[in-house]
Amino acid sequence: MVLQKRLDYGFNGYQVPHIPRATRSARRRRSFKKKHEENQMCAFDLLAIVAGKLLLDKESAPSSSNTSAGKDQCAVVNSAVKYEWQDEEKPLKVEACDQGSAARNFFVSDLSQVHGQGCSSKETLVTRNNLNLRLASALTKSDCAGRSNAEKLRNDKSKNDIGTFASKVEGVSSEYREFGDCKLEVETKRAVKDEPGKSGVVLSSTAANMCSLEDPVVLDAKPPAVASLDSCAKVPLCRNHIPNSSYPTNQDDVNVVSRDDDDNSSGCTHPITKKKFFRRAPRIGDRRIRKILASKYWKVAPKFKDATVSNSDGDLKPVFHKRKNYYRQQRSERLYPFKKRKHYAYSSPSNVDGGLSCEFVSDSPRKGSNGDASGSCSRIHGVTGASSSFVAQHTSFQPRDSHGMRTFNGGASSSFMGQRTSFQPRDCHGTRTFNGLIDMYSFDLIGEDLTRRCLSFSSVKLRIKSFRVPELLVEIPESSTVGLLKRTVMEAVTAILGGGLRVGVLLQGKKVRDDNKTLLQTGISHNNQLDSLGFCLEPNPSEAPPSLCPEDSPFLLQCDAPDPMSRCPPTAGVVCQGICTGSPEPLVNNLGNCIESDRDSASSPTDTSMDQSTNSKALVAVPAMKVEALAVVPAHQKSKQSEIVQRRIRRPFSVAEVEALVQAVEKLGTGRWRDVKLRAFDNAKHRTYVDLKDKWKTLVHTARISPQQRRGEPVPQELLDRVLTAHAYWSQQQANQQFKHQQAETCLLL
DNA sequence: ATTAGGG
DNA sequence: CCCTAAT
Repeated sequence: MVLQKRLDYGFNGYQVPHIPRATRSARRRRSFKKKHEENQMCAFDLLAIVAGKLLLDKESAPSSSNTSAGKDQCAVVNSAVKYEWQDEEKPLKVEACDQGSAARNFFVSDLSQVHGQGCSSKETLVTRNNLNLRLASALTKSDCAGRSNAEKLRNDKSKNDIGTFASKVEGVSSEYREFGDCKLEVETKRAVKDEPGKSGVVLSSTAANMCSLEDPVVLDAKPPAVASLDSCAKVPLCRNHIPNSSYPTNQDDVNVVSRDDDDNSSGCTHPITKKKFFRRAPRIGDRRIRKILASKYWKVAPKFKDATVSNSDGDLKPVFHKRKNYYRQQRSERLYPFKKRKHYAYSSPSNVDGGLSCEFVSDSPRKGSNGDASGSCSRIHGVTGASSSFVAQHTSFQPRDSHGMRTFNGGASSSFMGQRTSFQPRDCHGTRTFNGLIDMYSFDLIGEDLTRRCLSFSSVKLRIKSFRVPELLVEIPESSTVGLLKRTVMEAVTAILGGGLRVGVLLQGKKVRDDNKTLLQTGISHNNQLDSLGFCLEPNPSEAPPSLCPEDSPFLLQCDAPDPMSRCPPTAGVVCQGICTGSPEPLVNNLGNCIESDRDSASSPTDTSMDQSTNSKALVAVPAMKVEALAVVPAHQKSKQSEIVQRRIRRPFSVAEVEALVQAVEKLGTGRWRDVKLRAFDNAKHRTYVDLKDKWKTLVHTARISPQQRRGEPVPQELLDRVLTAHAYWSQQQANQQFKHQQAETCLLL
């Protein structure tokens, strides 16, 4: 949970669910922001967003390059984050640090992605303050204590130091956590040493966000002050802070947890919370919320309903008034999944059948110093159990004191990755080291199987567009119903797959091997992984010697699969990931398209692999995922809900293409882009008439600016001249046309 | 589905 | 390249 990174985000968080496609564009973000001025993003949002995607496990290795924005970086970020999340489960605590550095190039583009980009200067508190955010578990004693000061600090610019910021965020995150339905109560203890300034300030605005004006329940809540006091007082535990220590006193946590369980009913807040949640997310059964949290947050929330968010720059902006409810819902929706999701990242790599608990448990040993948590850990997995609580702690190898935190690019992530890579192969027991992880947190789940609850709550719909099933023979009478046909096919497919083949699931390019995990746990949810889920056919395990160690690293597996057909070529997976995306309603992209377009691109390095995957291997299906929260999502939100589409890859026009374009335009003129397309780019599937139009536009612009200002592959001046000429000519033509029209009209009128 | 324009 | 509005 110590991953840190600097987040640059330029949009307002609440829209996350259906953020515009072009989020990566700075301009877009800006415009987006403009449109949603009222929804200033606050730390909370950031968290939510980050958290949302953190779960994603991107395959790519960390890259330190800042200049080339792109998937790589994005992936990097994600993977970094992922660690944090998975281990943490849902715990967000964001800590800020002023340590500088490489991590400055990240921004969250949408719920599902954290992108790294070349130093864009987004405006945000985070960025401005040059802060690194760190997600960690939250809720410490100090938080509670500091809560009363929240208001005071909230508007105090001078207090906008790291510590304060962290505190704020922390408060928010807590709130958030509370807010989420998955009642993962999180009691956290921060092993990280406290920053002096971090006396726990709550960013009230967040709270506001969560409360729906319309929600009577909330309104009825008691005054925040009281509530907070209350909660504070009740917070029994004193989580010790174990600064660098490898592990905290678990017992405290554990006890706390259990205590909470016992007390669950006593909290005054529960009714409220529950009510709220139920309304939107009925699926959660008997959720019991930690009294502390509940009271703390829910009660506090109302007070700040209309509070403002304090931006880093000191700006106070009104927060969410209008869409509160909406956002809240969305958020809760969106966040819900990952809150419950655990160890997703690890799961795929580790292949631990044991599940979450195993990972955690094994984790401790490795640390050596902290072995205690295990007891609770096992239970965690117990998501299955009626009530589980667990405490996980991570030791930090990292000199936190001196650095405060690691920077994403620097030590932190790299070391992380390195470590991961290195130990995986040998670590068959799921032992993992969490580098620099420290926080300890405990949460308890009460009620039914968490997983089940999750699933019942929202579903994941996949649409596999091109999945080739070798030798699928179906025989069915003409009189059969379609339904029967479907079933028959289903059976046939099942039979085949169940026999000699097996389906492999790729997530973010990584194989997901733990069949026991839920989709949610794995990271396949409507909130995430919309664009990185893939399937592949692999040989039946019986035919392929199973690895002795069920937990062997995914890397190994991927690379060592005995059967050539056993898996998608890594590249293919990646490609799919990058190009194909799941789209909500209709599937926008499919493998076919990917391939198609990819081939069109002369320089595509992946052509080969793609060919293989499609032809010889007959597999790799890139499904579209659309998910809607079942009962919770209002109909009108549906369409937007999963609208996370990946931007097309950039394909600069080659000189030849420009040539063709110019020629076509010279002939056809501007304004007939469809014809231009047909004439000159009919076979270039990836060039749409809009692209051509755009290209022409840029060509004209390029031709007008000085050569020094031009970028990219230089276009011969001769062509540019022709562009200008043609443009002038056709512009004139157009003008003439208009003139004539006008004349005609006037004539008619007269 | 196209076109035109702004981003 | 994306997104929208207007055709």
